[in-house]
Amino acid sequence: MLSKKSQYAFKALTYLSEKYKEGPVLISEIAAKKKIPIKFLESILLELKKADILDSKKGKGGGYFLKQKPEKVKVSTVIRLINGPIAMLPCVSLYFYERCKNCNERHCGLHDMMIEVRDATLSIVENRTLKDLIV
Amino acid sequence: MLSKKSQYAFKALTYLSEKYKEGPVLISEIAAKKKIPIKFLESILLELKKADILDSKKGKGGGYFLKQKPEKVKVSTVIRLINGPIAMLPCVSLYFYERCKNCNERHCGLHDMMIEVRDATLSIVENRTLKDLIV
DNA sequence: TTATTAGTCCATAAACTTGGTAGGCTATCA
DNA sequence: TGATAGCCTACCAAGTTTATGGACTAATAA
Repeated sequence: MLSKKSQYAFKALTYLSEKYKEGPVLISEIAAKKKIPIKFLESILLELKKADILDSKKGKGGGYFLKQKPEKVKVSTVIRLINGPIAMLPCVSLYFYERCKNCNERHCGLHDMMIEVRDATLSIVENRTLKDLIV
Repeated sequence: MLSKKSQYAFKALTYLSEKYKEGPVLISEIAAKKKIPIKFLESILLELKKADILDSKKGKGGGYFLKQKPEKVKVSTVIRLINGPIAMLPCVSLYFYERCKNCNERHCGLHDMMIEVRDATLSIVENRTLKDLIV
């Protein structure tokens, strides 16, 4: 399951995608429109900024905005950043790989199945962007 | 990600699947062979028993064993029982559904995408059983 | 019937994660 | 220079995860 934080991130990013090229948007505006606790949202947006997905401007007329076009930001990138691994097991994760303890990957039915699940999921989230989240 | 508990459950179930029809297997044997903390394993097996996946026998010659044939136990059943929802969002979960707050499901790109992910995952885990985990 | 075996149940707890709050600091702009 | 708005650090309450310990109960064999 995606954490609430991830859901907030997607709501905020969707909102900012809709307002792409309308200039900076206030944290408080996003928080109010999307019903997200403002201080929590603040830390999420900062994290997205540090990951080069968002950029911000301080002072009057400031706020947050997408650093790239919505169609350039993959859903998988956001999930990995805010939520963590997409795979169901560390031993089949591409970006968060960890070796199985006491379990031979070459002879593990669970391992093989989870690779299938991972690839099925990736085939979707790697090919969708923030633009696809706007309806 | 699957919890450690889920991974332990699958390891134990795979072991019991391999020993299906060999009679009851000791908790301590499973714990030793699969390197699972014995008391933690104990509670997992009990949970699987209460869900009618396993059965047990007390006293000498006792232990745990599969209540049904390995090919009758779906992977999805075990995940839902030990790990929880398979879907990435409550609003697209079949067994753990919860309505989205402040978000219209009929006009939500994330919702639509997560249904795709859910179905892609289900197409695998609903069609695999414990038998498929044996290699 | 009694000793042994092995699962059951209950209580506790450390470690970690999640979701969130408070408040001062710093950059920007008019 | 003063108001605005993001940045940063610290903190925390609650819940979940991953266990551990010990008493209890059922089954079996001698």
